[in-house]
Amino acid sequence: MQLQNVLSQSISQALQALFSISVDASQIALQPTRKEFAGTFTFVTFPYTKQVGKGPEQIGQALGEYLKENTTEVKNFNVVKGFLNLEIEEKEWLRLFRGLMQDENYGQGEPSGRNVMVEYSSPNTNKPLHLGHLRNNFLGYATAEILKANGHEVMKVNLVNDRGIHICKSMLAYEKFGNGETPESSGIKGDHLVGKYYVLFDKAYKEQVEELVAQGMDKEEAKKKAPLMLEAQDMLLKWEQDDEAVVDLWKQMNSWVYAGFDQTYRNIGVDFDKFYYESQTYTLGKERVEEGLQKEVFFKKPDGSVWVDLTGEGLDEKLLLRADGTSVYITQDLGTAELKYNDFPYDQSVYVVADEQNYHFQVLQATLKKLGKPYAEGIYHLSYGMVDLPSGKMKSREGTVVDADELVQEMIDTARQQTEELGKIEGFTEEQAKELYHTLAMGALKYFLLKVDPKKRMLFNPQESIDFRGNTGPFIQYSHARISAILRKAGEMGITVDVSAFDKVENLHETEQEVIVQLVNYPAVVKEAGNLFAPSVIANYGYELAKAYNRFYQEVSIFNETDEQARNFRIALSAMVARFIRHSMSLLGIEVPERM
RNA sequence: GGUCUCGUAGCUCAGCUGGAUAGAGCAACUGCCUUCUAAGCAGUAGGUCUUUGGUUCGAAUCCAAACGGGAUCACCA
Repeated sequence: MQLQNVLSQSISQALQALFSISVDASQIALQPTRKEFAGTFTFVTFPYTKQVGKGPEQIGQALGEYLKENTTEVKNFNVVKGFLNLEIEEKEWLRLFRGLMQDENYGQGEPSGRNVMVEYSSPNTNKPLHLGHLRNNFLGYATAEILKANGHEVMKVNLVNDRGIHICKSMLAYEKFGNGETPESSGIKGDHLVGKYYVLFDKAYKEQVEELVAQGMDKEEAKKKAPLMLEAQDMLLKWEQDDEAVVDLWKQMNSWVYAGFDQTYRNIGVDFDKFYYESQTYTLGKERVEEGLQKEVFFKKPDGSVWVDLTGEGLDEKLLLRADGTSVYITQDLGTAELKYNDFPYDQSVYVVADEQNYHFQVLQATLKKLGKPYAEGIYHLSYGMVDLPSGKMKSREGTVVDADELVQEMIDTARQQTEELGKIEGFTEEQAKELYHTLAMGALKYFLLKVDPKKRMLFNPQESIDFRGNTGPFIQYSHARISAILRKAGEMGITVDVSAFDKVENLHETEQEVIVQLVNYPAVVKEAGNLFAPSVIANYGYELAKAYNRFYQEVSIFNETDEQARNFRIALSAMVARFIRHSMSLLGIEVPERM
């Protein structure tokens, strides 16, 4: 049983025995004791003063004495105002530590029998990934890993937005200005090459609009009448009619983009179990719309467009299909939802999508409920805040977008520079050094983007993101590298530690106990992170654990310890911290080096 | 304008279902490498938790309003 549960139960019994009031153990909450007081757990007595008819301090005192007497785990107590602080026997901490040392799966939840799908990344095929996508990718990957650690069966999917007018824009620009350029001929990565033409389109299009305005045309009209826009729309129509030339070009350019994305995904260490393509799901969406019409939960307006009335749900009417029968954004989502559920009958379907689409997902879920779909209930929009720059919002049109590939490369350069400055690569081969820079760069970047609560909008400060000190990924990685050095040395000395190697240890240094408290708490942290879909909870834990260990490392010597048992225990403690750092960071997609 | 969301140290962020004197990191200042990696550790300074009411033994946390950011309310995706 968990230590907290033991204590809750004891307190429940004590309340009964001392004051004849019955409070269920599950109702008794313990909180961590503040640093300035002795103890690990604190019980607040204020809520019971009325029932008991005594002052908070009296109650605390009486409870404390009872617990010290009757509960073996309780070593001592102190009462400050209405707060009963409980100190736990060192033997108990050691017992718990031995327990987790022997449990290979400590932190891994029991199989839950639940299927959870996580959709993330979901890029457009007309431009390369940027900083915002990185937050999405890291969040999606980490959330999926955390859900696995909670015992769920998880499927990661990527819904690629590969159709629509925006794709046609880059295709058109390529046709006009491309001169047959390819990634091979130009040496430009596929997604960047296509993105280049998307930008070119926008530039040329703007010039046309300005020209028309200069000729006296209204700006709104000019935007619609600009020849390039008309051509793009024409191309979309041809695409939908399966025009061979257009479809061939589309396939070719998309294949370049996919090659580029694939490279980026591998570089940043994210993966997917399955890809969906909107070009393949939007027709299914139309079937769902038809179904809704038949069930009379959707309706047709006189012009032939199809709508759903969600005013009863506190939302508005929403268009599902245009009068000309072509689909809109939500149409394909209706189809994709069904397809997903057929592929993987899920209990929950998580969509990692920015919070600008909050309304969209309310509409999607409400619409599927109207259709009576059993899977509507399981839809969960993991809504995350946008990433801002010190200069403000990222705007592709103003060229303030931070490109993902460039950013990663800059991080790698920084890692190399800092490592070289500190002279930390003695004995590294060129290959090992390169690997280390990548590990550090990705650790810094991922940690920086994941440590903030996903729901919150966040600021990406380039200066801070490349800092490897303080609350950062490399700080945690460094702690792991230092432990690795200790374990290497222990290995060289022929020391192997199992639980019997320190069975005579009875006393703990304060910092040792703090480390154990952190270790013991890990499963609860994994659970909380899973329940909240919040990788930030894991990130904060990793930081706290590393900090607790570094304090220990500073204050307690391992190899100068003359008591062999104590030395063995400290090596074992270090090994466990390394294991938990490795595990928790792996949930975030962060690797930890042996040396740095 | 309707709906949603955020407002904590100079900056970036923690603060779990209400609990003690609100915590970290960065930036500033001071110590600690002849000892297991100083990418570390310890310390100093820094706060009217936007404001005002309410709920209660107790509010950064819950409720309401105001002020200030942001998102959304597209036959864009």
